[in-house]
Amino acid sequence: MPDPKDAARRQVPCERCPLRKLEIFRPFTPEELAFVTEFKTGELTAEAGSMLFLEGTSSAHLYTVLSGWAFRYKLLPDGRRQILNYCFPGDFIGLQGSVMHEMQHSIEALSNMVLCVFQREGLWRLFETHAGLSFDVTWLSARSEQIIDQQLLSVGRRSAVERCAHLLLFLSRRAEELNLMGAPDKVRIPITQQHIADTLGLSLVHTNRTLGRLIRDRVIRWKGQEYEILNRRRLADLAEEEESASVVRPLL
Amino acid sequence: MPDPKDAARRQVPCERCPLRKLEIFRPFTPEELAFVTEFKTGELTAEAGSMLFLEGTSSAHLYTVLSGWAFRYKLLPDGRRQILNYCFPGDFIGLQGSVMHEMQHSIEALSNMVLCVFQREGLWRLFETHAGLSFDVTWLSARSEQIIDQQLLSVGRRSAVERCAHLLLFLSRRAEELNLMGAPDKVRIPITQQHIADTLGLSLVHTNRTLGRLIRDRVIRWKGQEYEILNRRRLADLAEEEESASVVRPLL
DNA sequence: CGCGACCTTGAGTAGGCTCAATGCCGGTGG
DNA sequence: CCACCGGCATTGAGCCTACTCAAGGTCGCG
Repeated sequence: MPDPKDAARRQVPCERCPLRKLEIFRPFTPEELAFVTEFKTGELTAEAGSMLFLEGTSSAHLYTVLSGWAFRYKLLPDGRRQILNYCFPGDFIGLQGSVMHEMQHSIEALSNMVLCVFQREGLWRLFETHAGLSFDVTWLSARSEQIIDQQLLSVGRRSAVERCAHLLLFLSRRAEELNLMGAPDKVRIPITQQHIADTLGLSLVHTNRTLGRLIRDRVIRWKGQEYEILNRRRLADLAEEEESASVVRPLL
Repeated sequence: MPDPKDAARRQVPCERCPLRKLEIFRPFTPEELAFVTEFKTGELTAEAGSMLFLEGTSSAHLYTVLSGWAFRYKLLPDGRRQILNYCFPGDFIGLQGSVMHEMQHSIEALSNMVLCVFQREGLWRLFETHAGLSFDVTWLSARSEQIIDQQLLSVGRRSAVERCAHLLLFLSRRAEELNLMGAPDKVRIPITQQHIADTLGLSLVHTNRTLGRLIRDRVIRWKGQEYEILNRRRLADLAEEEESASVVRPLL
């Protein structure tokens, strides 16, 4: 007979996690799955706009995004904001806080979210007992660094159009991997042009004009918090980049 | 009687590694030290200007910098370059290549260097047998991500002067931790203004003018490949940042 | 002495910024 | 039902930061 307390604590059992069915995530052994299930201590629902982590604080938790979106950012003392990355379902967040003393960045929910909760101390047991999963954690960390490397290249060396094109492609690729596309090439992500501006190191006005040009040229369409890629080829040309293939990854 | 072959293969035994004496590195247990000694399979000397890693290739090796400097960068198809980070003694490099299929960035030596060589496969045994060291590897990866986060903030949201100030402080702080300062506040690193420009996402000319202003205002001095901080306080103000303390870290 | 690597400076331009106003739309309260 | 408001997108105007092109200058080295 299922304990209702337990049901409240763990609505989605790991073995039946809907994310795990996606091709993009590597299969886990039953043993690994059992450990992760044990490692997970509950779920957290967060409202759009709420803070998951705050720069300068330290958190007792680690999360895996089950559903919804968030973004990771840093602020300058005078309020200028730089968005570092976006968090999609399957992303493992908060590692920095568990490994260092304090978070050096904040994370804010873009939409309502559900997250799997892990205890910071549990991470140590993971390392002691599961070499494979430890390697996965390292893998995820390296992967996330790779993504910021790309961002830095973009912000440092690409023009405004190139940056926009690159970001739109990047987001659509990530959404695609997770089957989050509304229709083919239609990406629904609750971000505003202000988010794009703060991601690309541009002003809001200039971002708007740059996107405006892409819209007039029928490369993309933009409505509200959703955009659609009309001419992916052209967008890729503008981005000055070679498409990189999706990589199968672990899911904790 | 020492085997000369062995001596050639391993000039600096890990127990007597000069870096390990520095306060900045956490003490290792004799057991850990033994493993690392075993893990290390040789040394590599590299000439200034030579490539340690090349984007798009995969390497069988991992390195720890013993002496000298390098920088990690990415190129756009048309040749624009973005420097992502600098590698100092004690830095563990090449993890991305070992963990992913291919390197997504290149690394070039700034000076003559000596590096400890580890085998890529050895990393797996490290994870299987040494939870503490595995955690260290993850720690280093998270740390390195933190540093790029800062860079991205800088390049995306700071003005040219702020960026210069921030970078100069960052480099001097790192040099200081490692006792690499020539004299107090005198930093000797073999980088050109072109490197600084490519790090900060600025043009060479504008970098030169911005540094020129700092020099005229007697905030720094610049000669050849060496600069000196004359007014650290002012530089910190310009950088719009709170000084962050050095953190003790592992050394593999 | 000449060459290459790097730093410096001038002049003109442009990409991106700020300030400011307007438009649009959905939600809310009278 | 309508007026109002807040959040977001859009547009215009003028400015300035940072870029490009182009010449020199300096220094160390063969």
